[in-house]
Amino acid sequence: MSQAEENYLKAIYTLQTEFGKSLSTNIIAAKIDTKASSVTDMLKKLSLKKLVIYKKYQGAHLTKKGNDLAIKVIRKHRLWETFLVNKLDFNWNEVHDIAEQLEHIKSDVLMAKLDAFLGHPKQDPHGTPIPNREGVFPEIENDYLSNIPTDTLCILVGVKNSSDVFLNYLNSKNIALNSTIKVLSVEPFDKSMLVEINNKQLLITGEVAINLQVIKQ
Amino acid sequence: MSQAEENYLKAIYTLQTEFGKSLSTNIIAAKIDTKASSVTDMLKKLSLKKLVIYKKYQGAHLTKKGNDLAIKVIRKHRLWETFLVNKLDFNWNEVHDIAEQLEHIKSDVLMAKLDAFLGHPKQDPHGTPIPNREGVFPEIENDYLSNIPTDTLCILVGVKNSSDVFLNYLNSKNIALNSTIKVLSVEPFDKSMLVEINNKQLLITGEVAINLQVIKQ
DNA sequence: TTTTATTTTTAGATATGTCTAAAAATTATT
DNA sequence: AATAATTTTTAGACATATCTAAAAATAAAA
Ligand SMILES: [Mn+2]
Ligand SMILES: [Mn+2]
Ligand SMILES: [Mn+2]
Ligand SMILES: [Mn+2]
Repeated sequence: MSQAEENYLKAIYTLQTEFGKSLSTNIIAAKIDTKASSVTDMLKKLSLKKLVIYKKYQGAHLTKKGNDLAIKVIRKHRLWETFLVNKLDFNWNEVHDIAEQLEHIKSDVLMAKLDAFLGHPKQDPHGTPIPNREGVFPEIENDYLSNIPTDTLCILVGVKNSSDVFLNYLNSKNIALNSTIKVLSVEPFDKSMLVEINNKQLLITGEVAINLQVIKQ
Repeated sequence: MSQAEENYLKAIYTLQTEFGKSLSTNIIAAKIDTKASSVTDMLKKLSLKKLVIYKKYQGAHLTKKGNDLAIKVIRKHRLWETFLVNKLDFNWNEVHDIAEQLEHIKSDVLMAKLDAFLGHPKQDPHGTPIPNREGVFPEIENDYLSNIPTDTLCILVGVKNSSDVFLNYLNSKNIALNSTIKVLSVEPFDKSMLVEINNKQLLITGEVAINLQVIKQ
């Protein structure tokens, strides 16, 4: 498995959970930031290796084997991100690109030992679930701040959106993992919220609230 | 810098310290386990990038720039090996191949943080010196067991030879880093030694003794 | 249901890194 | 100094992964 092949499998996996079964070359190309013709070439190769089902002009989707491999790469990516934040003191918005490289290191023993070293984490630094060695994702209650009633104390355990622009917004407001959040009031008109974070009041939009994953205290 | 280029620079660096200035394509090919014709191609490319001085039929050697880059890759390799042994509980004979991959991860911040996390180690798990961020190798006293007088307690801090076959020999005799060693007697004829390691007597050849790096207690 | 627009695939090119076999240069031997 | 042996380079090929531009297929519009 080359790095390029692994990146394709990961992209197809992610797009499948978003758009369902069959993916067009254009959608994959957009995700990987390449050209549709390159995607066609790669889909032929992955098809020969029985990692995707691909028929001309009909799009592609992962086989069981391709799915398993994609999940394995995703597991590696998230374990490395966890290592970078929890052990090396990186900020949560600095780790994605490095993990994008580290996810391609080939050694099952390494990942087993890293997993143990990290204490078998169930979520990466963005709160996203980490599949176990068998490829099974842990069940994580998805409680979002937008659903929390007023005056309930809760703790930030993840973000639905882990884009750089959103993480930077959170950083600028000193909102971090494990921040304590209390909803003070909700504006019915647009679902914007007045919340208390780190003993300071802050107004956030509904769009922000639906992207903050929390657990009640 | 591609992985292939980095591996070439590292190989040329190591060979230079062993054989001096100018290296033949054959010697490099043997080190990297490739063909001389491939080496010729790569030397041309590295020469264009001003990383090596290369003249047809005259061999090659590193420029300052090439030397610095080689040392940087070596630093990464040894820091990762240290991480694998000290943090992930790998055995010292299991880490080389994984480090061979990890050394190509591109991120200066990552290496700075890993270095700090490991406590700025001066030696890798085989006792080999780790250059600092400026590429300077720490001075390490090279006392070998072969030079230690009888009845002197010392501690194993490194091996001159870190090949798999030697490390496996040491493992089989329960000789590990930080083992306490006392020379009981030396046979003048062949420099073989009777030593006490971990409260057990053991006969080792002179060849073994000159490969064990120790400090007196 | 034709025509038009869009998507997808093919054809051909480029870049990297490797190989084999033949040619050229260097080194060693008579 | 000429010949032989060895080393090194070149020529040409292959595999991977990407691109542009043209052709083919599909989807949308008239
Ligand atoms: Mn990520
Ligand atoms: Mn990647
Ligand atoms: Mn090593
Ligand atoms: Mn390497």
